[in-house]
Amino acid sequence: MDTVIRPGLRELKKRRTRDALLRTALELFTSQGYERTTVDEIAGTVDVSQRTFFRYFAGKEEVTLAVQEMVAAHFVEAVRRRPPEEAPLEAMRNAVLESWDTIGDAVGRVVPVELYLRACRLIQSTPSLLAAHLRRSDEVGEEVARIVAEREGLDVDTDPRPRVAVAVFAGVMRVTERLWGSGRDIGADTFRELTAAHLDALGAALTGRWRTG
Amino acid sequence: MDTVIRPGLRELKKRRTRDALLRTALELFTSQGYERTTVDEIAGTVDVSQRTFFRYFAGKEEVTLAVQEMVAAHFVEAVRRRPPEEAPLEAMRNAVLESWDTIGDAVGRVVPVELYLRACRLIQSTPSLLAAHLRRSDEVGEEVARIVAEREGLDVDTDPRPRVAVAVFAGVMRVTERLWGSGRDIGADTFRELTAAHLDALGAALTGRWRTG
DNA sequence: CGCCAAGTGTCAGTGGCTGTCATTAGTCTC
DNA sequence: GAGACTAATGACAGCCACTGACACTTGGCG
Repeated sequence: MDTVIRPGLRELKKRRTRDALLRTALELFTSQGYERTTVDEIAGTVDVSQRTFFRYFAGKEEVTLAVQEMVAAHFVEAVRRRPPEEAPLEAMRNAVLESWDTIGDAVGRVVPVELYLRACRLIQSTPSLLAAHLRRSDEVGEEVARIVAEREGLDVDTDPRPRVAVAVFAGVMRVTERLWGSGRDIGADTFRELTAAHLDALGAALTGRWRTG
Repeated sequence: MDTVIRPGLRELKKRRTRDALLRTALELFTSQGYERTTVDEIAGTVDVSQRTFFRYFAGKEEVTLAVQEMVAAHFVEAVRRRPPEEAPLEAMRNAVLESWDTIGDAVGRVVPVELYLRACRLIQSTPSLLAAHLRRSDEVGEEVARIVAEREGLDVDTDPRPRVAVAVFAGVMRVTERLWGSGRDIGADTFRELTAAHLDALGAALTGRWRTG
């Protein structure tokens, strides 16, 4: 896709248009609401026809999740790079915490980080977006399961453990998301801390009974 | 909503229309494809205006997930009824297996069980439906988390363990769904067995390393 | 410069979904 | 059992997301 040795005026313009559409969309969505923003409005703001918008993004959902897509890819790469000595859950845990450290650099090149965080919250609170996000997370989970299976030298289609381990991890991450999305603090640091805390609580949550009495 | 001592011609007709729309929709969706079926077509088959369809169901997604809704409610009730001695994961496990035994009775009153199972597969293989389904599952998870928290006398908003436990359980169920959806066997019994097997694999999947070498 | 192809705008159309309003058809009362 | 009340429906108009087709502009390149 992106030829390295070829900036070219054409490619440059394309990237500019795409970035402008993406940023404008997130800005309008987060400020005046997802449903209350039409594609015409986004395209109009960027001085582009509606048709052009759809040539860059498949629809409103995709443009909203475009940045999440970068983050997900970032995370998957981090998992891939984890040393093979680490146990699966350990590797995923380290990968997610590590990728949160450099998330700003990757995201910031396209949209302001603050706008990204607002978009995250929008997704959590908009039913159709949340649905799309969960489906995408499910796909990412499948991808990670294959990576984990390969690390461990297992066949993902016969041994349930890789998928189960990933599903458990994903479940915990989802709980974190929900809590962060409904909480008051919007910072990325808060998310990091919540992630660690919830993953630590995994053991305690699975040991049978919790009642003290 | 449903007054017990009042069948009434009106209510009767309403139920009939609703059931007809539901069944026709599933039939058309599963036979000729979800996207390739228009609301006009469904309404036309039932000899009802498009507008009436939308008075019964919010849209194509909702009508497809309507039966799942019954199943979910069934499961939630089963969890609620589990004896308090059982540990959370144990209770959820028993509830899901138990509710699968009586699912036919509940579902069969509205649509043929075989049609329901085909609908399940349709959901797994249709992106937009899968997304909606995952979101709904997430909501059910939240509900179950509150039930579990109450059982254990905990505050779901301060103690992460109920939500984490439910998320883990939901993750395992999702893996089961995926496997069942892509497998050859469409039977409900197969699903039951897969569920039990995956839940049993939970412990093994979480114990660090799996490699033999 | 001039050709080719990529990128864009315009237009027409489909389909999901909603608001409105007049009409039909159970239901309830006397 | 006739008439009043109200819930359910149909018909219509309209919005918006999204797509296909075609003509036009513009960057890339010999």
